[in-house]
Amino acid sequence: MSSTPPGFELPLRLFLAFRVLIDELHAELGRQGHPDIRPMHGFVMQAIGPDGTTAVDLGRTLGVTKQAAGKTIETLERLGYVERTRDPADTRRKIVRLTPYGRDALARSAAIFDDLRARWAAELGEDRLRALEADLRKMTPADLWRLDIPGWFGAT
Amino acid sequence: MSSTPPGFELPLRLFLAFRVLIDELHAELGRQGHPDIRPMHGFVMQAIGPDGTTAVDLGRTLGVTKQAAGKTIETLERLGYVERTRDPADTRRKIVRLTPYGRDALARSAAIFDDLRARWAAELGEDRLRALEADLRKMTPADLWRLDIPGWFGAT
DNA sequence: ACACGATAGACAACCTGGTTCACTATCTAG
DNA sequence: CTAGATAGTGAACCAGGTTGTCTATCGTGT
Repeated sequence: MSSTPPGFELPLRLFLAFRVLIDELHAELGRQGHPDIRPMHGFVMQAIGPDGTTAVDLGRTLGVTKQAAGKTIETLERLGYVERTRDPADTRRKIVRLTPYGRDALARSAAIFDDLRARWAAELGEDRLRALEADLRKMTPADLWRLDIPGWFGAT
Repeated sequence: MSSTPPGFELPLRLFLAFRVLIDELHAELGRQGHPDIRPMHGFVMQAIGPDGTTAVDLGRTLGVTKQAAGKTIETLERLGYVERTRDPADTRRKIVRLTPYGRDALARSAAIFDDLRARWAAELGEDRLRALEADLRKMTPADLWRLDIPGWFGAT
């Protein structure tokens, strides 16, 4: 009976939901000793991973140029989240690794995200939430990391 | 039996789903004579609405400063999507209105979004999609337009 | 009637995060 | 051992956001 919602509501709600989660994450991260971290940084650190990476590689992972990746790394380095060391096996390369502070931020982010998911589960019911996740998984690419988050909005 | 997914998957999937929809929208818009439109522009035009608005008001709606709104309007004006006219009743104000070209873009966007939603419904089932929309509605603020999309990623 | 506060718009300087182009240093294969 | 590919960096530029300042106009209270 009820008419179908206008198509434009869906993307908006998806974005709003994303935003709500990210905003709550960062509010909580701020309280837990990471006030300077920005939404992007968490994704970038997640993309760097436990073993480290290089600027070129990070750029490839995130879908941005190596220069953009380099700038972001610089910012993260200034904030103390990552450190760069020369690769002894190839002195052109600089390995970017998370510092303990960076790993702390990542661990806290994971915990907070789990907590937020639990709150959603409490609100919607675990089964509904699982259905939601399953549906989203069905409609999105498998590769979680090709977010192209940095700058995708200005994409040509 | 199956363990709960890690909390960080949810926001990522939400964002990815949003991105998928927006990317498909713009691919299709490009094919339909609007190659220069950017993701943000659609939201801004939607926010301008059929009756027009002013820079200050648009800024309020979108949650950005009037200067930022002004810049965006300028871009949209340059692209031919909006036009500005002095308000005869208050010569300080400039009314921003969609041009026929802008209205065309908006109408096409709405149609494409409806089509995309229909594709999701075909894939997931109308009832599952409705449940998804209902759940998202429950977890997001009522005000659809306070997206703060422009620049929220760089938010302090 | 008019002065004063509030409002609309515009301009400048600056920030972030992206882009392209150009360059150096180093590695690797023929 | 040279030629080409690759890693990192720097510079110039762009979009879109911010704050601060300025002018023009409106509207209200005395």
